[in-house]
Amino acid sequence: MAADSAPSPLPEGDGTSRVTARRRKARRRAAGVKAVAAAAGVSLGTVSNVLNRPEVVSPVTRAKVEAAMASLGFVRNESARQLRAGSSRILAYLMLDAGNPFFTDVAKGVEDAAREAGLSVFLCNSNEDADREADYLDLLEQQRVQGILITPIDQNSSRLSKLPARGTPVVVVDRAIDDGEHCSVAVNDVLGGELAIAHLLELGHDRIAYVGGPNTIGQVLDRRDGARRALRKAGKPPENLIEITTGALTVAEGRGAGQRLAGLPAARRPTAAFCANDLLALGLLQQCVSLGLRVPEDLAIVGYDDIEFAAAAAVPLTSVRQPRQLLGRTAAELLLDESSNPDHEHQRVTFTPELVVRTSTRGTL
Amino acid sequence: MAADSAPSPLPEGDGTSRVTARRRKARRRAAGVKAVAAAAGVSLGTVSNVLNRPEVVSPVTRAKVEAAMASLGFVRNESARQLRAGSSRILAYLMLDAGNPFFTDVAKGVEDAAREAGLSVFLCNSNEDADREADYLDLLEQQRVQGILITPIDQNSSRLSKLPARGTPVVVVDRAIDDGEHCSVAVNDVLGGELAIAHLLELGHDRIAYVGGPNTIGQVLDRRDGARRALRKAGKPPENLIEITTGALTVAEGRGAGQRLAGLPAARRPTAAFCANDLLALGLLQQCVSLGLRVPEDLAIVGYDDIEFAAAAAVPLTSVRQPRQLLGRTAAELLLDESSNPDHEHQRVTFTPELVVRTSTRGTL
DNA sequence: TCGAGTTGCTGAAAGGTTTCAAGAAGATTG
DNA sequence: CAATCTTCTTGAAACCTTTCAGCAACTCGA
Repeated sequence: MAADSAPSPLPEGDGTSRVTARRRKARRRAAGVKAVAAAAGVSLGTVSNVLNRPEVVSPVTRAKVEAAMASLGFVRNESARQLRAGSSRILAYLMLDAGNPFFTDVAKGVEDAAREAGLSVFLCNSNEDADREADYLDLLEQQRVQGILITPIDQNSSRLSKLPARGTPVVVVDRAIDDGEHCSVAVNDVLGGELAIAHLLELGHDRIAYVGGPNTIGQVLDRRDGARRALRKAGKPPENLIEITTGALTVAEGRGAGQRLAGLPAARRPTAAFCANDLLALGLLQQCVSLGLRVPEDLAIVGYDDIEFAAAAAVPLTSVRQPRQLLGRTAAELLLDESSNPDHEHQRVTFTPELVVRTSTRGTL
Repeated sequence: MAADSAPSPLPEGDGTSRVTARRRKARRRAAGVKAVAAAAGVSLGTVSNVLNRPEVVSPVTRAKVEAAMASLGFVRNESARQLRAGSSRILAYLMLDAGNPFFTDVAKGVEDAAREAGLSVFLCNSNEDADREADYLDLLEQQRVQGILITPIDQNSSRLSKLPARGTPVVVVDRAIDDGEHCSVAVNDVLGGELAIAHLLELGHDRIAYVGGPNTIGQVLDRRDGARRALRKAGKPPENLIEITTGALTVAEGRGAGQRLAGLPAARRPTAAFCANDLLALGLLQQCVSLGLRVPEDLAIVGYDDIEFAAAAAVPLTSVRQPRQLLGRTAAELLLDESSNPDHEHQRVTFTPELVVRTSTRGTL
């Protein structure tokens, strides 16, 4: 297996090369509407009309202006447009972790809906880091984007609730929230956790672990609560749930959890693990398999999200499926409504998750 | 297994719910520097100084201004700032496919480098769609971002070469380009293809398939060329390579290719497949396994990128590894240099890929 | 006490676009 | 032919910030 050391960018023995070309930049000041107007022999207002209301300009004038634009390489200055017109054509989705396919699928739904409405989407990645989240929120507010979609790290952040009052609509994605300030679109995570554990209980498991963290993330807590509730319903004390808290919802953390689990003596080791998301589950699975545990015989695993890779895993993963794209699309539609409909009322939409059973719990019957 | 039908957002029998709250928005016009100046009893210039050069303002005045800002909920208008100051604090990375972990890893490198320089990154997703790519390029140019990092669909697009001349620096990521207009950061894809095929030849394979497409994507072509070159070096005619062209570099297309491959009579079926990326490889793998082919006994598979999921696959995937984060970081650094260093010279940086051998070709020896 | 240097603040101008009331030219009607 | 409509075009004002030359007040040394 290859070494993990990073290739160097310098022209070294490993074949990496760096080729330099000499060529100076010649950045001249861009031509504006004024220059276009002069070149086309019309007024500023007419150029603006060509840009914004072409139908009111006579075809011949329009052609002259368009020719002038092309020959000068005119590029509209969006800052100036936005400053004057007061409106932005941009939506932002601030993701919790761009490396998690769950969120990129949500983003796809957002983009589809935005595109249909003629808007563009900027994606931002907080990477589960509260500072970065805060920085991006400030930036987006300063940019006066049309609205912000966010899967927050901490949905109680005061920053979040201040935004709508100051004029930037915010829709919370993948979290239910009920402060009257935002719309939210979520999946019932408590129910999801319940489904997962009920399934494991039905298969006869008794020593069950819950792998997830950090506990600042709402999804992690809700899914755990669902797990506990399932135990309670089955007449078992919820304290029976063996909790393994991770530092993030990543494959690497999942591998770490696998290390810990596999290290336990077989008699105390759980016979099943429910992970707060598929990344953790995949990492856990990979580590356990490589340490010689059989899945599901020695350890059954349930993931969460049902990302595309779950089905392609070493042992196809049982997982709790969420309507990812629909989540994003619905959120974007709510945001659009909020920013265009004066009678908008905040909504809290909750979808229902669904258990997808595969080999990692059922075996290959 | 669960049905694929999308849950409905309406309050129906499936438990999905939609809760409405009545509450009207009260969007007042935001307070500007002028209002802050009036409230603090100072001039506009002083407020601006507090914002941009706090050290030149006396502590007592600064405190007054900051208090006024806080009480009025002042949010700087970035459009106006940028219009006047002429500079943006934003970098954009226009990705080929945000759903591909390879690109989100590259994005991580970009963000790290940008953050160190005090800039923010907006991610855009062309999703292998030329129209979307064009739209985003227009938008970003109009926004006057500091610079654009892009993994293009077609690196010969005239749009791409026009941007730098008009003042927006562009760095091409994951493609080598030599038109004197951009920096580029790439990995030697021809070599990568060669490594993959050389490995398969060494294992004794003779009927080898190349799975990739569409052929407008440079990476797809280079890797294929590398594959052919390896065959030539081994004294075999490059036409021996069985080409399966896909419509995109996705898991779904990989499954489609698997369907086609598995349908062939065993005597004509390739004994090994080299896929243009790991998503294709994972899809291919999943489909072949579910159709009863054994990997690597019936079909050996080599992927490309070595994304995190490759190692966790049904059969751990042999893959060609690229320095993903370093790619992004280097690109961002080149972009920063271009936009700040008047003596900048365009560079073409090429990294060297590395074969990572796992079970999907080697078996479990 | 005077002059020079420092420190802190001011106010007008500028940046590129959109908007809008109003004007010009041409077409239509009675 | 005059009056009324239409259709296009105009030019100034406004959007909010940053910049910068200049001014006022103070400090310090001789």
